[in-house]
Amino acid sequence: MSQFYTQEDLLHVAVDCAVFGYDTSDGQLKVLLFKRKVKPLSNRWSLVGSFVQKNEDLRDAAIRVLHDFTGLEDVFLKQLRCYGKVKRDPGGRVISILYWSLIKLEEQKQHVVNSHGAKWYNIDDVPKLVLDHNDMIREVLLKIRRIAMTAPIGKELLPEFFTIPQLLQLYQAIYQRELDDRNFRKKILSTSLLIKQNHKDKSSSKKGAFYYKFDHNKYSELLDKGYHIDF
Amino acid sequence: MSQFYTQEDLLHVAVDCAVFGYDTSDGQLKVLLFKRKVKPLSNRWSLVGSFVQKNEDLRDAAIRVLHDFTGLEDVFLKQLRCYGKVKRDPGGRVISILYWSLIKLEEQKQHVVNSHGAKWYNIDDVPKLVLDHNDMIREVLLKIRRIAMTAPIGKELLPEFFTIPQLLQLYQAIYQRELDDRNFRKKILSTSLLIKQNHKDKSSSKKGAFYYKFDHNKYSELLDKGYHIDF
DNA sequence: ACAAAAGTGTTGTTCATACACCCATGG
DNA sequence: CCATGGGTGTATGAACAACACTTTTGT
Repeated sequence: MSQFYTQEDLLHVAVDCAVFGYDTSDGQLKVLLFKRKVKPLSNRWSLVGSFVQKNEDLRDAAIRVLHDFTGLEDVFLKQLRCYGKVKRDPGGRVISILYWSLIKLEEQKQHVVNSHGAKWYNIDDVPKLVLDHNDMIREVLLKIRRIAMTAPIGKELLPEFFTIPQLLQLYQAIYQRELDDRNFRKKILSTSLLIKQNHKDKSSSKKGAFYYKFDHNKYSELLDKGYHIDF
Repeated sequence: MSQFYTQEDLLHVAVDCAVFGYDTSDGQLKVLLFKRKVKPLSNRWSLVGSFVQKNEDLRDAAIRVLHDFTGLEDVFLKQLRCYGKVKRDPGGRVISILYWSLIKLEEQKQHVVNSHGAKWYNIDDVPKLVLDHNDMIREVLLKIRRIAMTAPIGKELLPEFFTIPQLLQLYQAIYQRELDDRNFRKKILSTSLLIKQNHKDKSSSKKGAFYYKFDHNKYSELLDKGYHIDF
């Protein structure tokens, strides 16, 4: 494989993905787990992941995992960091690069998820996972909380059309506390990144709440103008 | 090596360290570079780094590199992220975990640095480096800029006793622009993390500037009380 | 008519920015 | 006495937090 390097410094390298979805029907933020297939600790709950192939970029490995387990492509996907303690995996020396992803639950292919025995767990109801995977989820959640106030993550987790109360509920699920609805609405709308629709969602109230959708053009402009988010 | 995993998924794993120091005498932020020893691209400027050993934690590998090249221990050291493009290194498939470090220049062992042919480069004077190392430096600098306003990084880069003008100069080197000295002083002192000494540094003015030192106890208290910085 | 959720404004506080003069001292 | 860098205060606008009532409409 390598013309120059020796074989001495070879390690197992894996990617793990903390995949988050938001269920608008029960207002819960969820994470995708499956029963690990590889020994040791096989059949125990785990983040979805895979070994990285020799000819595969790290990010591509994460994309492959995501596609394998959800049927989705072109998802929001970021690297968090690398976990590399010698004894983190009792089966051998494996370093793992943690990616995190936000997806729209209604776009996943349910049969793909089912075919792997994967399941969505509410984030405050995650069982004990293999290795350091509980730490991983906690760290990603901290990251999400840090950026959610400045990054438009709603567009990754909600359907194309959504209401402000839904968005508020999502943020409350992320921060696991109540937010002031007036201040929230003000702040969100002041970004001018939401386009009000003229139909309403009447499923959760008699008055009905106006739908909005995300203004992708305006967001691109912002990014072009140098607005930067440090994910 | 592994009882359970197959040999198919083995890759080269390295750590690279972006080591920053601040020179109070010329007011420049500097990064430590050396001429890469390993083929290909040997003898070209590079971040300091090494392969990770099989029985070595990632962080320990970074600590080892830092110790090897500077003679220092117990330094400020954080992981940034992992670089893993297939073709990033023409010599073979190598993924690299980037660490960054802030050190006090006057504490390094100069003969250790010299013995590796390592050199300090001003950050706006970095030559073309091997692989993606220029990107790495740029990303670390962005990270430092993001956190410098909320994290007390002066204590990592300056000597035990330092003056406010020195600290200001450091921050100006980091942001590569002028900062308002009155606002800076106000903000820095409002943290109550600096203890004023009653001797002065007269080396750069006739009036002399009071020395301060960092209040480690108060800082620990803050951290205990839940104050959190997302490095 | 009423229950239930959607929607709306004002005020006080805190924080970042902009800006100009006096102070202490060595030469 | 004067040149040099050290040190100080105030005013303004922006962003955030706290807080209560009116609107709509299906039943």
